[in-house]
Amino acid sequence: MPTMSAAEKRTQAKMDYDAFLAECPSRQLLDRISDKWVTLVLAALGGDGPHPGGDCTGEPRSMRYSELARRLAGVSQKMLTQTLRSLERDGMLTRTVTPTVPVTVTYELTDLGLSLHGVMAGFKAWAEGHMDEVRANRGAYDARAE
Amino acid sequence: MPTMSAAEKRTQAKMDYDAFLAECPSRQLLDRISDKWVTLVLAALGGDGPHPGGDCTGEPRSMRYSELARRLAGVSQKMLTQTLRSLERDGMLTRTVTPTVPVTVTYELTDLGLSLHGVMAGFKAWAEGHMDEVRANRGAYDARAE
DNA sequence: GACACCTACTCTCCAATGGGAACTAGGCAC
DNA sequence: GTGCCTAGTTCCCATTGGAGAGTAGGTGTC
Repeated sequence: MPTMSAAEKRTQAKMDYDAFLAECPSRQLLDRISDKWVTLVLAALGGDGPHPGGDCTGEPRSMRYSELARRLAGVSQKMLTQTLRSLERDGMLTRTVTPTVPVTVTYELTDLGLSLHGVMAGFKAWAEGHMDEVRANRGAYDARAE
Repeated sequence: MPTMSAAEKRTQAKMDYDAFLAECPSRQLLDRISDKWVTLVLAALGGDGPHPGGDCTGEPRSMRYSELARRLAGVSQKMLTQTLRSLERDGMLTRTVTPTVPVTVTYELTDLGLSLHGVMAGFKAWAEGHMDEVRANRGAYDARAE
């Protein structure tokens, strides 16, 4: 069969991949954390400041929709809502509506969300420890390519 | 000034955010790992199998372009090349061209890439330990909303 | 020499994703 | 009535990513 070449092998591989994506836990987690806003919401509710030494306590706490929008500066309302809904669905956070005068909605990490946030602290630490090195590598690479 | 309302406050916030994005190490790392293919390339070269108990040794090793394409089944050639280039630029991996008959290109993690891969092991472990819980939460949420 | 095939890309087109801004609901204030 | 508040939702458009074909440089076959 002369036509089962690279292209077809790739198509076959993709089908295997899709089937396996549906059941592999690390791939499912990947889909969750490979989203910039998910990570930032987790960080905000987990008490991480915008940067080390920022104006944060380091304590996880509940936040209102508008407070999150301010903290995750640059997020669109659409993506913030979408992200919060998906995290609520996964049981990472709780959404509480309080019928005050303008209605108030607060979000808070659950134990599950908190435990994921704990894992993310490792990344944060790595970033702070190695970002200078990465920046130097980028500079060197760009100078070489010029 | 009656016009400095929510919309303008958001615009202002976005500018602050952009300025701060440019220098904050954890946000720069976020941009790097918040990419599905980056994570998968790191995992593949780091020796993680497609899933726990898979056909992998667990030892980091170098791989050829075509081998990576097979392992990260479902990746497009465009994204694989793009991802490898960006990781090379950041000094996470090395690209080696060997002028064999059809030319051979191998990729291998550097110490830096290896250390990031080590941090990612924490995520993998978390995923494996909590994915059932997440799946149960999703089921419950969907049943409620129905 | 003409044609096929190899790897590791590169290019072109198209569908899906994410962002911006305007609009909505429900209620109080003036 | 008009305006403003929060927490969204809707619509439109620019950017991103995927599919698939094309390329470079070389070997093998007839």
